[in-house]
Amino acid sequence: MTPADARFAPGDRVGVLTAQPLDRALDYAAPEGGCRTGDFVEVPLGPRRVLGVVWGPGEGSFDAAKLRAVSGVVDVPPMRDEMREFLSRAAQYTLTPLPAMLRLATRSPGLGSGPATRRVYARGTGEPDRMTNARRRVLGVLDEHGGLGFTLGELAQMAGTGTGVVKGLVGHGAVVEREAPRDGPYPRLDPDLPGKALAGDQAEAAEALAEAVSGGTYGTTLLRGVTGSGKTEVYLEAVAACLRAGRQALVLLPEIALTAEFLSRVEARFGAKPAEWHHGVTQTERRRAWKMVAANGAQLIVGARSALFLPFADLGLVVVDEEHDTSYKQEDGVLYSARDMAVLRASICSAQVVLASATPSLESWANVEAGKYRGLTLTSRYGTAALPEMGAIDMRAEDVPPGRWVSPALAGEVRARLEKGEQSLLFLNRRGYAPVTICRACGHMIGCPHCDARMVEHRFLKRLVCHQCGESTAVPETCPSCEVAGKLAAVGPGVERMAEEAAALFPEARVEVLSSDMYTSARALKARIEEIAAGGADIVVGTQLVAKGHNFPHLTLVGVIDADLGLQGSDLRAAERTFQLMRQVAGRAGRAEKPGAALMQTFQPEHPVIRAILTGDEDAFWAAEAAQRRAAGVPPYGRMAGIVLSSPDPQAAFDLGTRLVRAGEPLRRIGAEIFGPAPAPVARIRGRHRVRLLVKADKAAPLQQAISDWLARVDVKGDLRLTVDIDPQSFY
DNA sequence: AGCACGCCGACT
DNA sequence: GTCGGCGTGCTC
Repeated sequence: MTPADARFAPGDRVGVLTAQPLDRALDYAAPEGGCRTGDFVEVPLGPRRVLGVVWGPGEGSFDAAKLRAVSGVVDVPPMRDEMREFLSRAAQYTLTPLPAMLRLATRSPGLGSGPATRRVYARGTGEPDRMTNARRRVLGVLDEHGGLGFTLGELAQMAGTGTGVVKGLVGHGAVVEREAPRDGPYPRLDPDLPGKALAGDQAEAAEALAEAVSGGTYGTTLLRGVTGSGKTEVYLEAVAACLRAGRQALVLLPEIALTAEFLSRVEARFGAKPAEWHHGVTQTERRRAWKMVAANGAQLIVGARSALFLPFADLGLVVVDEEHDTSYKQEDGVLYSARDMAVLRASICSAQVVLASATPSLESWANVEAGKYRGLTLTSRYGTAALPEMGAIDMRAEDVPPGRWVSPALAGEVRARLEKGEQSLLFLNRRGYAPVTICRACGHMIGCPHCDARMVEHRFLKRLVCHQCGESTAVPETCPSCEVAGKLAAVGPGVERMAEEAAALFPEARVEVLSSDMYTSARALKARIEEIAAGGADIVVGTQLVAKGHNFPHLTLVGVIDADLGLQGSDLRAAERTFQLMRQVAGRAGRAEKPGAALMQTFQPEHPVIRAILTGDEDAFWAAEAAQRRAAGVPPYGRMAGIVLSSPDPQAAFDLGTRLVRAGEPLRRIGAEIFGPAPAPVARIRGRHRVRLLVKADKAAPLQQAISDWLARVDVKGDLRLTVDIDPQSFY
């Protein structure tokens, strides 16, 4: 890294990194007044002006006569050394060009531009000549919480009146106009308010985390605890310790729908709401969050994975909640795992990481075993609530008519809950009505025209939808292949069809479907979940959406329609995923005073994964899974990378794969193996054919270096596209 | 990403 | 002859 604070005099050659899709920094002449490393600057690039960051001294080879000057330094706090180091190392790790990485750190709306102040209205000393109801409400709002003032719109809305009333009061001096900084600090959080009483292992874990955070050094802790064990309360104590130390904390959640509940818990614990950062937040609020994080005006951020790239002034703690969640690894312009990046970020700025989960990933479990992470386990559930009783329903012994999926055994249990006025959940991880539409005349299955995927019928939307690319068509009357009418049939179950079956089985029950595509906004979904949790349905039919941490206090039965679903295919992580998902879903039952039960319908009750879920012997499951992976030399005991080649022309993609294999010498030199080329897991998306290579190497091998040497030998041009995925999550 | 440069088909 | 298709390559 370039030394901190390097100053450049006007005209000096500096290297400026932009977020443009180049692969390196470009040289510029320092502007009038000079600049220093880390400054946000505007630079001319071709005909445009773009945002960049002074990365260090210029590299030097570019003709000095052609050098252009930095247009100006942007008025925001300079990027800190630790952020530059984080971006560099993250780029190296994920084999991403640095400019693409920088883009993640400059995603604030209107960075540097726009007015720095706004007009606010606060209580003045004067009194209006005549008091009206509307005026009284305006002054009431200001007297109650108007110390800093509100914008005109805010104030009028809060008082339930028009803006004219406010303007009128300004005329009388009862309200005054002021210019206030546009982006004010967030309300202070008070770590010393009394928290929820913690008992036994909760108190011990909270103590251990608080102590680690107060130490001010790097460390990672895996916090394991079943649903309802008080994980959130425990890590909020780590947040409290961080706030007491005067440092900032970041809590990552895998799902925006979970933030609302979390915000209220923070408010209950610390007396105010934290700052939010995710794509559901307005531009204005995001700009404020970005600036306040940099200016230390935000103590706690709750957000999505992209919050890792916020310009924290002094980050002391990162919590990754539901750390096993696969949505933490996703394409976001850059392919990175938020869990791994959180650990990297924290190690650079001497912060603590807490990975929280009821069902940790095998990676994290193995890191605890290897002594790299500390492990803390919460064993007891809050209050009297016990873990649900787990059971399997052997579908080979059940008499289920064709086109039906609820076994008599499960139906009996649901009926018993209905009679007691308790809720049941039927869990099926399949959106829509039916996964396959087949023609009974010719056997044709309706597929997506652009992807290698079946069109899924959504009766609710009255359409066939491709879950890969979103393509949708009206449900046809006649078969697109043989043109025979009225022979198309829905095959297999989706949640909508399950709801239909439940309604037929229990005509007196209120049946509700919870699936992401039934709601247009996270807010609407959240509202519906709350109604249901309050008792607004007798039977809930849901996809994995319901597995993610929502509270259903009246729920006492979870019926898993197809526990075998995730075990099909030969994905390395199939067993791990099924185990996690089943455990998470089972955790929905019996959270309040009533004991719960979880029943899984399966055709293979003797399968090791199903048995491990039933017995609840997690450590035995992880140990067995670990032994298998170690023997195979796969993650987390070996390293892997996926290379996906795509093109509209399948042959071109395949040929590039062959060329790459032939040029694989740099990989073989480090003892790595190359598998493929083979059709990628989804062989065609949006009209592009995809071919994949898999690279497998020893844990200690310098994989990234070898891959970049390797890829440098082959040129990829035209319609071909190549993406690298370090530590891929799924591979067949 | 933009934008310019450059080499092959149907127009005045 | 020229307008314009978008493949290729550059931006300090």
